[in-house]
Amino acid sequence: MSDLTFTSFKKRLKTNGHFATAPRMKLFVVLLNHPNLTIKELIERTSKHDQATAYRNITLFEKLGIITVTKYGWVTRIELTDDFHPHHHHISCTICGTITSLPHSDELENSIDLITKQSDYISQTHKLEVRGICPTCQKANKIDC
Amino acid sequence: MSDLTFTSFKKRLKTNGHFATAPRMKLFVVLLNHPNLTIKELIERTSKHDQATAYRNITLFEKLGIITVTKYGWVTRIELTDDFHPHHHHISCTICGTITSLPHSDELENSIDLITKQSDYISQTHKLEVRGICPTCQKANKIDC
DNA sequence: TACAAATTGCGAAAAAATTGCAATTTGTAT
DNA sequence: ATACAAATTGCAATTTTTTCGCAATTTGTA
Repeated sequence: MSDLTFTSFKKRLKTNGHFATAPRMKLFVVLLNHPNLTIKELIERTSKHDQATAYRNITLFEKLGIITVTKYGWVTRIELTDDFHPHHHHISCTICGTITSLPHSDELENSIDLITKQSDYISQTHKLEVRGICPTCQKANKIDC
Repeated sequence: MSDLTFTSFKKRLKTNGHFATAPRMKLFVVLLNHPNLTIKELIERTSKHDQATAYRNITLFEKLGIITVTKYGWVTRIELTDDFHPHHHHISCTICGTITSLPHSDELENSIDLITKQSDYISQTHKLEVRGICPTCQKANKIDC
């Protein structure tokens, strides 16, 4: 939404030697409005008839730290990184695939920082994924075959 | 390795109405010896000439909570769950893809439990993924294009 | 040992991701 | 504003990954 967000996005492209093209802007706008889409949904919403460009730009965005590519179960999802969307974690349902945000916890974030510092990596991002059964599926008492 | 591990594995299959077949045993043994393989490597090591069975059993194992399927960047990986491999988290390199285990932290685990309880899901598993730059790539001073 | 149900193994098909290349767009320097 | 080189798009074609159908085989139970 904010103008600053776009400026920051364009800047990241340019400082890395890439152009701020129309397809890239569109991809970014869709992600801002839907920060967690399956890759299929994302491609449908951006370039229905040219997956090639979508895939190329998704790959590029990932390299530039604009998005992350994740698999929840068998489904691939694209999310904006913390630089473009407030940092948070998810819990997802192993039965129906629903994804819900978890509340922020300083304690959790501190623990993660601490453990990360003990490695010899330079940390860039992190993500906690909790898997479980959502309230709806609990009630439905579904059994997987 | 331990006999108990196999018993527990077979039990999980049987109690859910599935057979302990040769391809499934092989899949499990390979996973015990290599608890974190790309799906490609896993299929190569188990049923080079019949991906179909591999995929079917990978899907089944996931449903039964024997493995998890994850995407690190653009690469799909298969891991044993905590039930069959000591619980731990990973940090992976955004440049070369190397994966390293993080040390255990009670503090971290407690924070995760706490935040999870605040949701209305029944938690089954969780996984923390840290992404960063590994020592080798730091030295190589590699730049992504 | 025999039987019903589950699973495999194979080829074929569908879906997802990548590639080559001519046409177009972009950023920069006039 | 205009022109140019480099980057990117859009399309079709390919490759890679995943799923499906079905006859033959294997498994658990009685």
